[in-house]
Amino acid sequence: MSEIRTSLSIGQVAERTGLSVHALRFYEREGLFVNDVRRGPGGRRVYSEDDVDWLTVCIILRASGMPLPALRRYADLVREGAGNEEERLRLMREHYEHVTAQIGRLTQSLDLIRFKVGVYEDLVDQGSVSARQCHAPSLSAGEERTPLLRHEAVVE
Amino acid sequence: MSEIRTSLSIGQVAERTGLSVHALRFYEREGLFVNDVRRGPGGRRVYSEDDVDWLTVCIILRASGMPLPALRRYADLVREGAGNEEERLRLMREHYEHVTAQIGRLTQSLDLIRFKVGVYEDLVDQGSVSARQCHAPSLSAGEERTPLLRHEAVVE
DNA sequence: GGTTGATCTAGAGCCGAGTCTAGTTCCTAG
DNA sequence: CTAGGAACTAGACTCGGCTCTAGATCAACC
Repeated sequence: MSEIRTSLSIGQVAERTGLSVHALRFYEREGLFVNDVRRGPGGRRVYSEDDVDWLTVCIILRASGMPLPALRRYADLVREGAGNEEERLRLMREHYEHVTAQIGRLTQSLDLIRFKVGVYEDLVDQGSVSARQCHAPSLSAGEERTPLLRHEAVVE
Repeated sequence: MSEIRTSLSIGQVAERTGLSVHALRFYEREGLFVNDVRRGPGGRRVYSEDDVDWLTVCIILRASGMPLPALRRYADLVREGAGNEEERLRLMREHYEHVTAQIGRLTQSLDLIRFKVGVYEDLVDQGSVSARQCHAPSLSAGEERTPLLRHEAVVE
């Protein structure tokens, strides 16, 4: 029934997850683990595959901007066991909203960025042609900046 | 030819942009303005609409994760005037890549988050039915956590 | 002339999320 | 027995990006 579970050192877990050993200890201090990290002889941390699985979830939640306190809250709920699924659901939904909102903001920003890339592509293309005809570009220094700034603010 | 340009106090700019007056002074110290902020009588900052336009761009770039040093670099290039469009283009393209990568990561994370929301929705639905039949849910405490963790790691 | 309230400067403080250090202990190999 | 490398703890440090404070100045109104 109880399989031989692979047990991993902190170094191995670090390698596998991409977290630093420092970060792993830090996460532990912060109470982000669902199961207390076991200790081997000499007081060394022994991690299970489950720990790595959980860390994988943590990493994804962190990567999507969940702050440590929320992550700790979530770990607390899971540690507590069945019966608090409503709250876990709330927490996850809230995070879901955050992430979609963030994607929305980034996507909006991308409009401006794309626009700017376009502007500079055009300018560079023009420049590479007119540069071999005349050292001064076709627009004066005064003209150069203002129209750019004028358009810059127009995001939509 | 030269229109009467509206000039704004730091407070007005703060209100308009959503940045704090502190942040505005901080941005100035950091060299993020393209045009030196003018000073009125008594040494008070006087902003133009152009400044606000530029700040709007800054805010969008910041919101999309551009770090202050990059933003400063960009401001430097624009301040320098025409002739460095290739570098501006590089900078913007680089940022474009960062933002799309970030959107990608977030979208991926969303898979897990959506999955979890689904799991907890199901559990809550089940629970609200069986809860009025039996205080203990249909799965034992031991069973409860492990399958969740097992699935948790499966992102794809 | 006195009181608000906005602004000024220089610099200190804060928060989140780790990272790094010092000094020690432990395991393994030669 | 010794050297090397990995791990241990507690706590200091870093970094980015502001935010806040103190103490002074200034403009406007009663």
